[in-house]
Amino acid sequence: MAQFLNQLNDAQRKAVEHTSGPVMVIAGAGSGKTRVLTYRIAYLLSKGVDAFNILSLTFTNKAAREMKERIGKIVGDSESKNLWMGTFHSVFARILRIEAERLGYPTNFTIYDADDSKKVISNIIKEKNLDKDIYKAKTVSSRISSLKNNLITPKAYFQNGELQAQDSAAKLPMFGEIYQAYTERCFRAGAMDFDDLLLKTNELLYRFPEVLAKYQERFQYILVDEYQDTNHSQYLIVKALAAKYENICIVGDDAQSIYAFRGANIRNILNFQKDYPDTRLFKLEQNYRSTKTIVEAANSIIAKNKDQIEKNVWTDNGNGEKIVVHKSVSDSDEGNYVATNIWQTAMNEGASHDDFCILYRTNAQSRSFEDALRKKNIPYKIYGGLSFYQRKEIKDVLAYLRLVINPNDEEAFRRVVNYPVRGIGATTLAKLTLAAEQQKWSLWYTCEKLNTIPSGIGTAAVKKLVDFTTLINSFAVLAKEYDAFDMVAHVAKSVGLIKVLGEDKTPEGVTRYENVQELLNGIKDFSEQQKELDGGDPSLAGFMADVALLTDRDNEVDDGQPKVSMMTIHLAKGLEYPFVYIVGMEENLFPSMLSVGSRSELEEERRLFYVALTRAEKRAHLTYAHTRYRWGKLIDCEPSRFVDEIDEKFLDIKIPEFSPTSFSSPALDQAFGGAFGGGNSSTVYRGKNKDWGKKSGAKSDPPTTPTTPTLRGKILKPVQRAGASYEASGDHLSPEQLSEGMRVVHGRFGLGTVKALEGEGADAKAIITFDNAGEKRLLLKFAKVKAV
DNA sequence: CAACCCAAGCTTTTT
DNA sequence: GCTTGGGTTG
Repeated sequence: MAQFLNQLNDAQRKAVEHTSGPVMVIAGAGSGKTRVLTYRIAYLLSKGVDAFNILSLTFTNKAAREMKERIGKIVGDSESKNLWMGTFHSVFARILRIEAERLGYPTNFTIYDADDSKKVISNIIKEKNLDKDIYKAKTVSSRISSLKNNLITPKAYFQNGELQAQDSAAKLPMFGEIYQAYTERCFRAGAMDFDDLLLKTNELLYRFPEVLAKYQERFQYILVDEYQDTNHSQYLIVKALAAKYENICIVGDDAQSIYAFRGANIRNILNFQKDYPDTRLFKLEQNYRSTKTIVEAANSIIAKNKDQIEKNVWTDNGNGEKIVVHKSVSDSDEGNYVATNIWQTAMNEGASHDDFCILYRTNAQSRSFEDALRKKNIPYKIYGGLSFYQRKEIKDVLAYLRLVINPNDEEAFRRVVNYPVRGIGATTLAKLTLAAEQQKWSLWYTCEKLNTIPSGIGTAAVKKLVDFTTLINSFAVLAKEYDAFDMVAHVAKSVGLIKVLGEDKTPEGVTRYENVQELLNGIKDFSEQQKELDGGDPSLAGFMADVALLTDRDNEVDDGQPKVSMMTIHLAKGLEYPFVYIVGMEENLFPSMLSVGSRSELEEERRLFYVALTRAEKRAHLTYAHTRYRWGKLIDCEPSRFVDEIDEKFLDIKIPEFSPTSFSSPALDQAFGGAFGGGNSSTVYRGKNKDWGKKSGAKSDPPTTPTTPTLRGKILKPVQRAGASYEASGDHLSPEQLSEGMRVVHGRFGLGTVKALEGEGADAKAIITFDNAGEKRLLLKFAKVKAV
């Protein structure tokens, strides 16, 4: 342990070693925050704290997994695997499944994603005969979300005249009724939405003191990462759990709080010391990531914000290069500039494509960069956008599985009851919904009891419904024996999904088919991985337990080819790249049009810019375009105020080949003024731009070829699994063929060295230290290990 | 009840 | 510019 502590600077080391009582670590960008968290946990373990007593909450599952691996490398896998580590949502979903019955929920409760929630709300609005243009599902759903995040149940809502007055004033007097109906419907369906996972955890902890006591005792040491992005509901959970031992360590950076829009409360971190007067505060101020130029430029940006914890981020690194500011005539020109610059940098400086990242404010901006990079044959990877799990074809397959696990799941029922078509149409469904509503039953239970109540559904339709429930029931029986993969393969085939999807030969249809294959591959991986690992759960229930909380980032597969990364700034939190391009630096885009109206929202945008800039290690580019396609229309743009806010001494403003003089921006006018004669109102563009002529010439943009949808679909497809096939098995080594010290390769974990062998026959296991995945104990009956 | 066509709305970020 | 969902027609 001592050798690890020596790797830390003074502040880091103190933050690691001060293990008891409340601790707040304010960690500037690039200051080694993850290292502190990792070592702190390793240090706790080395001091004899039981891993089972440590709860560590992270912002993403991926962060949790990586941290666990690092800790495993220090203290050994067998210890680190007992840590409770994950996002708020995943950790408390686990606990809620254990305690579900107390709250009247089934252990296998479904987790509704945002899409499911909105559909339930839409249905309610329809059933209540409300005008869907006034009661917009999106508005209602975000209102419900914000109430839930503040622990305001429908009951509390109806006791609060002020809230009701707000909704009446917003012309939504029936909001409360919708909220109440939504809550009841979810409960009857045995479903929780994302916000429920936190709300119900609070309910559990506050209503059942013995449960609270149990988890207070279990989680004697609590660590929360990215504390600046916690919401009120999360704050209360942490507060309750930490109340007994107060061994709570929160890590965060108020300057990087970027999730207020979804309920995160920056006050949580600003007020931490008031909540815990004994707090020891440690500031990590030395930046190890970026050049002086970048660090100081970033400081100059964030200094414009009023509300913050005082700190001084500095670095020992060299000055580095100035931040390049580049103006383009159009969005496609911006794409070409960035692609060309990447190509040149890779060529001239020997940089890998992995070293580049393009950051934008909105996902919609990715297109011009995709096109430009593709033209230059530069491999790239887009993060975010429509997630794999949100795709219709994937949700359809998952809906069957959800129904098998929890037949009361209303949204799953609606999705697949007539897909593939089995003659259960809108009329039948409307009657069924009405009957269910009258009885206060779930749709499923209503189906099962149809002969006992008047429903108005004809005998032919009743039979079809009964056939459907029989089918699902037959799956449920099999699910008790079969693993997740066998189940999904059986279900997808026997309901005819594979057939229906295979029949669609359009490019989109083929992509859908491939996506479903991809899902099957993923589930196969899951089943095998769980079988290989000691104490794994390869069942369908095991898979479904956390599939709703998975994001694309969680099962990224690296095919080894270096790629340029493209993502929104929000997604880039915690990442770093030598070369960063922050694009679309324009008013109404960044800062967003919807944020310029209030000081607090504008400050959040500024923090977002701070986050973006501090991702860069060596060199940062800021680019903006003079015109851009938005909502299918060509619009004029102005440079972002954020560019002006950076002290000019940090900037290298490139004079472009052509300068639209209608631009106005003090710093830029100054820079360009001399070269182009200042306030000339001419709109003539100079230089020899081929693209410009094309663009302005109406719609002669290079036409998208018919192959584009397929290509795009493939590239967007987040789960990349080169050459994987769920039928392929390959020769794997038998236990006799393995020996200690042997170099082997595993399909998932990659290269590794056999550390030890144990057990015989069907129980034979190998302990293998993988180069990248750490140490794993694999059951050789299932594990596919090949010799190198 | 299904297939097809057209219109609206979207583009601020997501566990 | 694209997707989704609703409405209309067969």
